[in-house]
Amino acid sequence: MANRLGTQLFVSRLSFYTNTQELKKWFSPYGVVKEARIIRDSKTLRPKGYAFIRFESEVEAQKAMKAMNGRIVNGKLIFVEVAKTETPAEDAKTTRTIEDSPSGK
DNA sequence: GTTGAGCGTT
Repeated sequence: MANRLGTQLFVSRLSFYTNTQELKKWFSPYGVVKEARIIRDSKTLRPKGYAFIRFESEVEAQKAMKAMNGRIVNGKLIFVEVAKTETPAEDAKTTRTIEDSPSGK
């Protein structure tokens, strides 16, 4: 293993008017969004203001992170960062990207 | 046009 970057992005300070569809719309051009999840409260069902974006590859996740980090969405500044507590690699085939990149042979 | 640091819901 080389870089444990993670294919999931953590988006914070999101506007309460933003939905998962909009998130995918904002992150789709930078990579294939496998899943977009907005965190809500278990009781009030109100949006906590942050969400997780999962990409199919790490390179796309970082590209989208640098592209959407500190960007204005729905009139609100958002912060994009790699998720700390990401789900373990379920598919080692989809986690191959930078470390599995052909550097020579 | 809900409250604004954070790492998790259907």
